[in-house]
Amino acid sequence: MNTTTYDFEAGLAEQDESAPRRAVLPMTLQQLRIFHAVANAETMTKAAKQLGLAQPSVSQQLNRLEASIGTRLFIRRPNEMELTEAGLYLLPRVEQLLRILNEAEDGLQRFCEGRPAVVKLAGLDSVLRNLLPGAVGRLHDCFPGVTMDVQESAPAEIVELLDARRINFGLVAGNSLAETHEQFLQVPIMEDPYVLAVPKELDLAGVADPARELSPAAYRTLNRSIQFAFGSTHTRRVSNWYDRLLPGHQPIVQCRSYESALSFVRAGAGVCVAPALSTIGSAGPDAGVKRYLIGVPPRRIVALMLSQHRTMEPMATLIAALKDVGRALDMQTILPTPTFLADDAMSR
DNA sequence: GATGTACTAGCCACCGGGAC
DNA sequence: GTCCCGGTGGCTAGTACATC
Repeated sequence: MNTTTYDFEAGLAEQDESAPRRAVLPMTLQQLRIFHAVANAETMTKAAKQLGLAQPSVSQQLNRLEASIGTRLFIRRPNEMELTEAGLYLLPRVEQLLRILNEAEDGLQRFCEGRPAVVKLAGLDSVLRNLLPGAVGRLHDCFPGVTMDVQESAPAEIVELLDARRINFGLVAGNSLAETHEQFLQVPIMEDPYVLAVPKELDLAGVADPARELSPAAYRTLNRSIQFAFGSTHTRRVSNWYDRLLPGHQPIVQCRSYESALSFVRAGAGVCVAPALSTIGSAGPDAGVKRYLIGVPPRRIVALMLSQHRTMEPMATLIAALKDVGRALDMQTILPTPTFLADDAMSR
């Protein structure tokens, strides 16, 4: 059995030096996809993860591509793959090629009657949990043959999946995305208001001066904050809110998920600021907490996608259905802003 | 149509180098 | 020392093609 390793120098040597330089091996579409992924991911390991391949396969294919071209496309450095001049020349042309190919693949789907299409999407857990179930029924009414491939992912991972064309769109918080992701279209789905989640025993209705009107125990609970360690603009925004509105507060827990933060609130350990969608459990609004509307600007939920998918079915129907579900979502259990926070909410 | 051969894609195990 | 990275060797599975 032969092996598949390719000797780059030997590959170059196969070329007749006296003849005009030409490729000795065919350049394949898969190799160009791998080149594109490595150029964007900056390491072979990240690119391999995005492509769903093993890193050695990526290494081999890249070597073959370079051998077929007759020059290096990357300068290999520890934890960094830097494009050479040839790589810089090739990258925009490969991007154009892959864009045309993706458009052709998408366009051809309409001719595949009788064959079930698959809508692939990734999104934040709270968004998928609350919006998707209601939208899927409508999608299936319009397109009975369509199935869905859904995965829960963090925003950075969703962008990587979109970059690698492994999902059709992602459901994320638009205001958490970096400006570098502007190559994707953001279709607004809904606005998710921030709420102050407090233990159900803590009644803030009509409270104008918590220090005077709440019992000492309730006041202590209000001033114990459960915060998030996302390191994002959200973290800073919420931290500023605590400092401004509850200057005597003390952070007692740093959490990595809204679910764990709410479990602390439910147990009476303190309060937390979170998007309303994240406070709705699988069985509906959490019975163990009260939710008060606050003045933090809402989380903007968007469908992140390639522009050519915007009007393409069945994505267009699914996005319209998601918007309808977002509009109809029951936010009635969110209580009005407490009096002592009202001035801040109005000034936003 | 069945079989054998050559080739390709991709995996696992492992190695060496660099960063922390 | 540990972890992460890119690279290599050996292997399996799948496919294309030629031959019988």
